[in-house]
Amino acid sequence: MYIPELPRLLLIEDDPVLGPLIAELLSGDYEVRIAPDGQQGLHLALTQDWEALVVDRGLPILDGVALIQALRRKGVTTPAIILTALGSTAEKIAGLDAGANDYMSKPFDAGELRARLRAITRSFAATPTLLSFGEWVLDPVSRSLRSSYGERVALTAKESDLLALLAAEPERVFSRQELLTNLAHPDDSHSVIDTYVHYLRKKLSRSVIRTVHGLGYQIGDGS
Amino acid sequence: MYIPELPRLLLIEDDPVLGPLIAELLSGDYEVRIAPDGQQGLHLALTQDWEALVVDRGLPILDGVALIQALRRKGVTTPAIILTALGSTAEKIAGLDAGANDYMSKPFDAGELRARLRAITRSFAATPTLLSFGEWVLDPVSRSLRSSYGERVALTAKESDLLALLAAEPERVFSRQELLTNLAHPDDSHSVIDTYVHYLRKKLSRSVIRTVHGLGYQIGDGS
DNA sequence: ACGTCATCTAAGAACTCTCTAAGAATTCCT
DNA sequence: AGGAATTCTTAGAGAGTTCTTAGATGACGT
Repeated sequence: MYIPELPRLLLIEDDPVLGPLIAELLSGDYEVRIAPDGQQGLHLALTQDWEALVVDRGLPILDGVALIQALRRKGVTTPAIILTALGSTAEKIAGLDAGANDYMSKPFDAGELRARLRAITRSFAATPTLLSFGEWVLDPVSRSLRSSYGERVALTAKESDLLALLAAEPERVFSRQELLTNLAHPDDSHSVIDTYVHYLRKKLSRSVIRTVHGLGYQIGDGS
Repeated sequence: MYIPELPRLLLIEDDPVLGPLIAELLSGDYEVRIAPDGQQGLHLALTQDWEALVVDRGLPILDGVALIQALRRKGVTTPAIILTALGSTAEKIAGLDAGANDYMSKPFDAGELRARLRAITRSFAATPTLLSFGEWVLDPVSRSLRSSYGERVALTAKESDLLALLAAEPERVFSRQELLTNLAHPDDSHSVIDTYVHYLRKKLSRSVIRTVHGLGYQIGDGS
């Protein structure tokens, strides 16, 4: 059985009812640890690695806003959301400017909290869309292509675009017309595609792109 | 006369009353440009560099959520807030999962919008004082550049700024427009960048800055 | 095996983008 | 204000890319 490794989330919440309730709501997405006061929360946030923090505003010993301020001053950039019963705008602004990434008022919707958590954890790991096939990895944005042996090959814009199209759906056979339409002016001669396939095979290897006679081309996963 | 360089913000909003109103609210913090529909907004967001985007949900031609989705698919990570009259939780979740960093319902508080913009644009990345690449080390503050052989090269302000931009993210390809926007007035001719790249190559070495044909320039880490 | 059609390859024309140099405009400093 | 350094513009030369063409090579059906 496959056990997914859930990312770890630190919930700093003193309410003995609300704490476990929120933890339960998030248990599908995260492995949640509850800290019952600000001091313990700060210590855990400093000493361990967390995907995100959910911090109650009104905490005993150490206030939620002060906690986040302390974290940020120490250079800890873990994404954090402040939860609060106090919904005034001034409170929100203070929380955000203390270094929180988001601020939600109770009562809150579980789905929205989860979506906002996804949003703040996503932006810090801007994932470039990489396409891999065989031994190669293509970054269509920078048009850079690298093999698993560290070899780097420079591609032109058209070469990269064509390869990206094919690599987006391995095993699928693309007709020349389909590739042309997606690539450039759909009225160009069909043999333009042939030429670029030739260029790519020359730069990578003969077997990267497979010809399907009478139909078009495909990226062969070997099969 | 001292002219404060305000960061540039793109507001995509079709309402002829609300648009200028929001722009006015933010004019103390940002130099705001308004795009009246999704298509123009998408084009501006793709071709120029912005500190943040504020996008209305209901836009003519191209919907705000679809716009952000399109941007993210192309690898553009500019922080974005969606504004909407529709406040339902499902809408919020859809917007956040499309790639928006935050989501606010109208009517909204100007102070909160500004605080949320500060939150999503705040960069926690501790900027290292020294930037190194290849055999060179640049101190952007003092504009001094030294090679590992002890050689020292004097740079002008613009040369240093350009080099610092490129060196801050090695391997990343910067478009001329992006560099221009970060460097000076974004409306200058693109070939200014060419000229400074030329100066730098002359002072350092031909291979320090790599040209990516059709895209822009990059500092090559070699491999 | 043979003809036919599809695909591959090479070479070059046309085009676009980039480089470079020189000078004009601006800013900075004394 | 004057001179020097810096910044910006322009334009032709140069390099890289894209597309076309045509003959060579390979695949398929009878």
